[in-house]
Amino acid sequence: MVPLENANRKIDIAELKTACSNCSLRELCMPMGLSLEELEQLDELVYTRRRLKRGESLYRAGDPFVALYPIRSGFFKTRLTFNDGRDQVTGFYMAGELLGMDGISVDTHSCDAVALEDSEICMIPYARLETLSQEIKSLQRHFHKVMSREIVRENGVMMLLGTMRAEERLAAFLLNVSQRLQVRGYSALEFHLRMTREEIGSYLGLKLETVSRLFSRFQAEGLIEVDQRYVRIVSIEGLRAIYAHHTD
Amino acid sequence: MVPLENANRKIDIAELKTACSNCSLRELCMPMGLSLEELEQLDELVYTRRRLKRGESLYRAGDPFVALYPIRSGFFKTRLTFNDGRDQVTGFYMAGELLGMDGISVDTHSCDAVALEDSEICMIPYARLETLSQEIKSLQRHFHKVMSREIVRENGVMMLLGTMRAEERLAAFLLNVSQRLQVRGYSALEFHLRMTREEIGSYLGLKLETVSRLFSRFQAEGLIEVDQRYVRIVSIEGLRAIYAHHTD
DNA sequence: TCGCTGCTTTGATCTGGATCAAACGTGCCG
DNA sequence: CGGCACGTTTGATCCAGATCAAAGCAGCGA
Repeated sequence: MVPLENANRKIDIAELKTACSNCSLRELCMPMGLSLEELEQLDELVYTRRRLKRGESLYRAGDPFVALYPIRSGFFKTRLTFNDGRDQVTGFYMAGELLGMDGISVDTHSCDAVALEDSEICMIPYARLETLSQEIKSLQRHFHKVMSREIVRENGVMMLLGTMRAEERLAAFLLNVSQRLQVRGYSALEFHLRMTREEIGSYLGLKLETVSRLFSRFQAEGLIEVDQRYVRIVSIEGLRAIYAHHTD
Repeated sequence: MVPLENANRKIDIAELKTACSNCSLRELCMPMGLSLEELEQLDELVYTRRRLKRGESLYRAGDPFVALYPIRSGFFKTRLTFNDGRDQVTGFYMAGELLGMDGISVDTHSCDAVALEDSEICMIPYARLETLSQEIKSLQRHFHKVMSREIVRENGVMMLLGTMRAEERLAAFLLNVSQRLQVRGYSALEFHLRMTREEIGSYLGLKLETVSRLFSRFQAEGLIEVDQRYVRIVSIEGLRAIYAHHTD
């Protein structure tokens, strides 16, 4: 907004890189097929960046809702905590995915978002998103799709928690992580998990011991190789068979 | 749009009743504090109505997504079906609530919406909602809130399925139904359930026998009175205690 | 190097809810 | 009215996953 001086040129170039129009994750985050003009407008969307250390919270239940947070790099979990202290992991989120949509409904966040590794997020003030998506139709539609996708994802988790057996849940989880890493250009068959057995268990509605036993069993059955948080998928068809065939 | 002839006046009056601006559910469905002009615009939103008999599907998984459906009257469940035939009820919806948001993400519905009693829904073509919410900011915001609320609701169900005991689940369910009926002007303490034990069980991740046993037990403990689908809540504090105190 | 600390693995046992089974409404249709 | 189709209740038994318990292991700071 402030006119730039030549002396700042170097810094400007650095800042350009942090704009949506130049971001390598744009295709994950933002709608495709925008005009040049719209791309420029887009860069007004992201107000600022923020780095978080592992363990830090981006927001907590009860915090006022002001912004949405696309993940620039790193890994997060969202977590719902009950009065009595029991809690549940409600999602794992990686680069390009959007955090904070739970806050829109009552202008207050209803869960915590916690970094599981050092991470960086962009901050999109919600008011700005509202304004801009009134001007750029494809942005509005994209945002609706992102919210809807979250609804569909949660539907899938409900299915998982409500009707699937423990082994099916873990297979589904591994396949899901694998697929999302692949989309991001990482290996689909070999990766480091960012979360503990307990966090996986919480997400899947299982106890950490059960998760651990399942990892061991999958390894013994030749489906995967595990070493702590390192996982290599040996037989993705095997995992799919467990996941898909549910019955028997 | 077409200028009205006097001869049609009678019909117009009848139709007026079906417009949002005159609908008794508007406060549940639509944003508050609209201007007169905006209210008129709103009436362009609802394209048509549709009646469904008990058991009929409003849409099914795989159907192309074209519209959202606020429930005018009646009661619905949404249901996710797996390849192998296993299915899970993912939600129960009553008058004023919005069906169909799962379809936005990939322009195809991902679950079935089934009427559990004779019902009537409004049809909001999604394209029209998009256009109108670009003009009426409060409509846009309202729609975002409705989607966000759905995300938060599903978060709660994940918590329920992932960490709560059977009795806590049923207590949570009864309290939820009670509260939603109350908002709609019905008794909070006495109501007919529209769904079978099996459907309740599916939603709560329990078997129908377990649900039935819990109803019997709650009755024996003086928390409720049950007769088939009729329920009277005798001790709402008792239910809250079961729901809230989780521990011990 | 040692010794915490936090995470994971593995074994033994227990139990809440599932499963199997049978009887009991209730309501609709011929 | 009888009888069939659903849904519900209740009892008996079973088992997947929880719980309890105890080692094992990796990383880190002193």
